Amino acid sequence: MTDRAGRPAVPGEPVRGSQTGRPIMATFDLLGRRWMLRILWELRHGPVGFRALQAQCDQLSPTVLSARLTDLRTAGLAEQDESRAHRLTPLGEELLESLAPLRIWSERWAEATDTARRT
Amino acid sequence: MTDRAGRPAVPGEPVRGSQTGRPIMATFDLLGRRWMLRILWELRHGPVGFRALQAQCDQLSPTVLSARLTDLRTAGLAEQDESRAHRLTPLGEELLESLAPLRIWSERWAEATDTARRT
DNA sequence: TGGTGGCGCTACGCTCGATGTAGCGCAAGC
DNA sequence: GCTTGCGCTACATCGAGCGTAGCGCCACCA
Repeated sequence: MTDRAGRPAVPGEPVRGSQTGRPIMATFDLLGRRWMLRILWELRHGPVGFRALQAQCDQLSPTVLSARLTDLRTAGLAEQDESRAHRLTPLGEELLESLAPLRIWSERWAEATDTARRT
Repeated sequence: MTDRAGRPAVPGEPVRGSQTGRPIMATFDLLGRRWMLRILWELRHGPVGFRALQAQCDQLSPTVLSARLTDLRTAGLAEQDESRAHRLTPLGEELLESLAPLRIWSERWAEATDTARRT
C-alpha cells in the first residue's frame, strides 16, 4: 500500500478536522480530498477499469487514484466487480445523486461569472 | 500572500484537472480543496470574524483559512463587510443550499456504516 | 498617553500528501 | 514464449497544508 496512515473517514468516529464525529464532518473530510469529487463523478456511468478511470480524470497519477479508490472502498461507497472494475455501491450512488444540485449550481455560477466579466 | 500561484478556479477557464473549463469541473476543483466545504458550511450563519471562523473549524491554521477565503472571494462566493467579517455572497448562499442534500445523505451514511459495523 | 488586549492576517520553516515516471505481476492473444 | 495491455505499486520529487510566532491596527482604560 502507498500507506495512508489511517484516516478512514467514516462517520461516528473522530475525523480530521472534527472530534465530534458528526456525519457531515466526516463527509466533508472525505469529499475534501483532492480528486475525490471528480472520481465519484466519473464513476457515475457504472463499472470502469483503473486505467480508463485514470484517463477520464485527466491522467491523474495512479498513486492518488489508487489511494482514493481505497478511501471510497473503506467508506463503503465503491467496490470492485469480478473483473476488478470499479463501481459505486448503492450508498455511493446515493451520494452521487445528492451531488446533483451541484451541477445545476455550477451552471448558474458560470453564468454569473461570465456576466460579471463582461461588465 | 501565501501565494497560490494561479489556479483561480473560476468556470469558463481551464482548471486543475480539466482543460475543458466545464463548470462542474471548476466546482470540483474548488470544493476539493482541503477545508473548503467545512468553511463554506461554517459561514452559513452569516458574517463571522477571522478568528471566530478559525475556532469553528477546529483551529485550522490561519494560513490555510486565509488562502481559502481568498479562493472564495476570487470565485465570487464570499466577501467581507465593513468590519472585515466574512460572509457568503448570494451566489455562495446558493452553493450552500445545493449542498444541503449532503447533510441528509451523511445521516444515511452514518446509519448504514453503523449497522454494518454491528453485524 | 502610554499600556494592554484582542483581532485580522502574514511570515516562515517543516511535514506530509500529491505528482510523475518506471516497472512488476498477471492474463489474453498470437 | 513473446508481445500487448491492464491493474496497481515503488520511489523520488515537489508543492500544498500545518503550526507557531508575531506585526499592524484599533478600542478601551488608566
